[in-house]
Amino acid sequence: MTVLKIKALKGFKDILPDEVTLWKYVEDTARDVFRRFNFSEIRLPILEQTELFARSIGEDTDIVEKEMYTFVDKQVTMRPEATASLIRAYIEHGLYIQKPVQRLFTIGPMFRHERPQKGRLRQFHQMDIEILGSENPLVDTELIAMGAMLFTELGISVDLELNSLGCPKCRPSYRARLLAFIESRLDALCEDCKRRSVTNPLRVLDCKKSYCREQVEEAPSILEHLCPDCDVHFSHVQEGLQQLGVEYSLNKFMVRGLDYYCRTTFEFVTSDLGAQSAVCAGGRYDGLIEKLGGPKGGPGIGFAMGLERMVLLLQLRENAAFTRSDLELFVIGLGEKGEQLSYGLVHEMRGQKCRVAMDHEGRSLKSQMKQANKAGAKYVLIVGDDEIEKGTGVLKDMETQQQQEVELTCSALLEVVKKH
RNA sequence: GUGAAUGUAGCUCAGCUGGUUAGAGCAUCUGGUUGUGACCCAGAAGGUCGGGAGUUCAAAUCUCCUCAUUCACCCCA
Repeated sequence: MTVLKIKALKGFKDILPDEVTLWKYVEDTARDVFRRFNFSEIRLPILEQTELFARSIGEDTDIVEKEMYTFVDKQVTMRPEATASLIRAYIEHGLYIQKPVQRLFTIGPMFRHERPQKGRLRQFHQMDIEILGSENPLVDTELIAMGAMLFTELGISVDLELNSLGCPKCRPSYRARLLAFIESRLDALCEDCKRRSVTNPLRVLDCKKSYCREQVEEAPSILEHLCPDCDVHFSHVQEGLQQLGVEYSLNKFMVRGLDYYCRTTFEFVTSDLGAQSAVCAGGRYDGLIEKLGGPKGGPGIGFAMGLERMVLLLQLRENAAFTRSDLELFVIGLGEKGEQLSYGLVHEMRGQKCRVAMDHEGRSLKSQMKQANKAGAKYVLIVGDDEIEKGTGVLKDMETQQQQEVELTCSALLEVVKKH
């Protein structure tokens, strides 16, 4: 009888043990960097009220319109991003009262029902970093510089692009100006851009078609139409980056897919990931906190990094610097007695923080030596009838090939094995 | 939602214009005289050629349908 094979869902992937070492490397490095910048980790639920995302991300965005995993009958949704949940928790627990400026990060899976492709899955993972409660441009700079530092420490080379989106004071008039420009060139633009000119004119700036880009090259730049406050803020951000020695380039075409962004926006981009260029993207979202029921005018800034994309970039480099934690000892018990004695010994040593393995399939000595070698064991202990008789086992150093007799007790073995 | 490409062993792939029991490398397992890994050698195991119809004396190979995967568009981390 053939049993129907059950496969993982489209866009959902298993991360196999070999790859997990890479993921852990990224996560551990990130946690270390974040801690140095005095960020605290927060863990959030994956399921939230649908309303939360509708209000924060925006009803008219693609994400909310057609990409969310929603349990319609229960009015709950699997989070498509983390910022909304994080702010919800910040408000719900009054974190802004305990400490006016909160620095938080979270790591975990997000869900969007999109067509999968390179660097894009339906369940994907992000690290989300936010500073809530400060509108000081130094905070923007510090956050961006931290991102840059993380990439440097991971050995991933990316470019930083920077822009400002203005605020509710200056954006509307810029938007009108841009719209007028687009309408004057409408005939030269692609179908998508014609549609975008109605739904979201800023997106036209982002089009990848070369003939659209040519047209857009002459479009008015938001950077030249910022209100005085935004203008000053943005210059401070740039000065800060220069002071900290963070290289960046201005990209006046950079826009955001989520409604809540304003002022500073940035992306760390790469050309090594096919169509997916953004490895990390974020920006300021003053006003979002208030919109979700938090303190009036509560400012915030944050960014999200795509873990899959970072792992992909790391794999591209192919330097096998990520060795897994090897075994310290592999115990080979020969014969019934040998196996029995080994079994207890192994357990005892594990209790003493020793990484030990043994085979339970009764295989030949040679076969077990092979196993030990493959597992990367530093030492192998052989326990057969002769050894039990004498009370000492043969301990072999797999690297030097030297063998010595060691008393068959946990403490005697630990003394040699843990010497390194 | 749209378009294109690809589905042969656990993995990476051969298999030309249809023709006997479908191959290789890696990985796995067992051996290569007493109880010793990596290298080497020998052998074993592993596949309803994604699935279903059709054409044919004959289909992994040709046609159609279907499913899946991948890449790209859209959008985004």
